[in-house]
Amino acid sequence: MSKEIKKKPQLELNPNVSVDCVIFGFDFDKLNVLVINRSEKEGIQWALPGNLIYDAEHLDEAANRVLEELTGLKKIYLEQIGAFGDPNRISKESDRSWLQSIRAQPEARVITVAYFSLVKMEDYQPQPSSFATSAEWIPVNEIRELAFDHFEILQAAKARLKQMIKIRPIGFNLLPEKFTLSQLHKLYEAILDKPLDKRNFRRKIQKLKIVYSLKEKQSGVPHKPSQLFSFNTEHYLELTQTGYDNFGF
Amino acid sequence: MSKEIKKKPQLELNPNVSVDCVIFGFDFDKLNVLVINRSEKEGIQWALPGNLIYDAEHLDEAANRVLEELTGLKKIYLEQIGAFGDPNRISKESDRSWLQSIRAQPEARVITVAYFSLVKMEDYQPQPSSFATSAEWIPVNEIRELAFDHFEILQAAKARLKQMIKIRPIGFNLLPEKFTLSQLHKLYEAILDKPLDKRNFRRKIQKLKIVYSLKEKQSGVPHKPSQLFSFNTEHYLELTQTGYDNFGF
DNA sequence: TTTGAAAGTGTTAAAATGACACCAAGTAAT
DNA sequence: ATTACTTGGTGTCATTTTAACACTTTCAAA
Repeated sequence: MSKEIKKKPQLELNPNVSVDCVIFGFDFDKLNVLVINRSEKEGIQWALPGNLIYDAEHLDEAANRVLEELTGLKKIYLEQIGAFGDPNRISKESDRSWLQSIRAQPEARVITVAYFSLVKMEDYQPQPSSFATSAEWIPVNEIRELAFDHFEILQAAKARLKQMIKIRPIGFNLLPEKFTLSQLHKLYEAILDKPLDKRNFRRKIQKLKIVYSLKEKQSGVPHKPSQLFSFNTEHYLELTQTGYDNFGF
Repeated sequence: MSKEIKKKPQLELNPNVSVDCVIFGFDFDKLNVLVINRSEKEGIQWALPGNLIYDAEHLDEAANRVLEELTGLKKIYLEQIGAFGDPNRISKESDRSWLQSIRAQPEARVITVAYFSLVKMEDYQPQPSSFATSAEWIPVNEIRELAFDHFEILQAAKARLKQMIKIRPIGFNLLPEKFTLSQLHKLYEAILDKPLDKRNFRRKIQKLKIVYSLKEKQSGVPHKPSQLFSFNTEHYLELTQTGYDNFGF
């Protein structure tokens, strides 16, 4: 806040292009999305965190910036979903006034480039940010409506994540360093939105060798403590380098 | 050409957003891409067909429009790849002057939304278009360089097509109404960029029931004439409705 | 000590995959 | 008419992958 402007040569906002982020988190039970609250008088209206980009900014940088501004998280898994640009997307009156409040020209045609990212929920406990009244984790499946075309973007993000996890083991970005196979199992079920047989799942994961078992076990649970595992980065890199592209879920 | 301007209320070009199309065609041997020629004095510089969008236009509409302006083809298979927007993408001097010639502000930061589309080459024989000196089909694998960031876009398009064809039988958009299994086979090999066993390929295709055999055969070929097939649209729709998402190539 | 709750483990039948080689049917050349 | 050439078309088998399925273990709490 107290910093000088002009870290970068051109700090011109581009009024036509924004980025929006679909930030997924996993609470060991279901997928959640980070949304910001515009707190209209008439009810609550949620939106995806996003903002206009600077003229001199790469799109990916802009997405990282927005994410960091909101959550303080850097260098996390972030992937482009695509561009969305219905010229009539700013349909509701509330959308218009909201845009005005964050210095965008409400009349301008804005296309938005959507990203999705996967974060460890433990790494971010929402706090009100600079321009959003509040940010909150909401279970994906409870969301029925969002501002602008954000609901459409969310659907696309879910579909993309589902597709992606069949191809690359990106789910680990949603889990802590140490996790149990049951947690991983639930995560896959949540993303793929279908039950997976426990034994078949475990067999498949083990055969892929993308996790390795730690010497440590869970403790303090009122049932048999489970083995802890970590993600095997090296083997993952091998796989992706050989063009491996199917995890068969 | 002789039509009145103003079919749509606002015909303002948006100087910040363009669409570029990667148009694939198949010559029964390899994949080709439609490129336009900027015919600089110093050598030839190819680019992907693209243009700025209108303010009042959906992105998908813009892509369709650009495609139709260039090829006259309507309602063909078209899918978004994503947004590309290195602020420094207009690096070469030749790029700058080219942009000037098509009424874009060369200094403006442009992000471009890339699409790929699949067309039957027989349906389009390139002719010089309004602003391009010429358009040409070029084998994908012979392309080493393109204007702006178009080469990067092409790579992304190839990767996306490869990924997509494993999930949906979109290859049929590249073939004529009637085709042989060998042609389909070659098409899959070209897209996946690896050899596929003939018998295994045929078995898989037949089991999917996405083609049906016509009563007709090839004629005029200096070898055993092959059975002709057509794409089974109905069965394809069934598959996609049931969420089927793996063709297992 | 009992109860509850999640962890962990193996087999089998069915389906999918990958590797592999020969004959058939046409045209063109002699 | 025969031959050569070219591409079309076909089946089997061994291996791997998948999907379905149930019971015992281990801990904390009552």
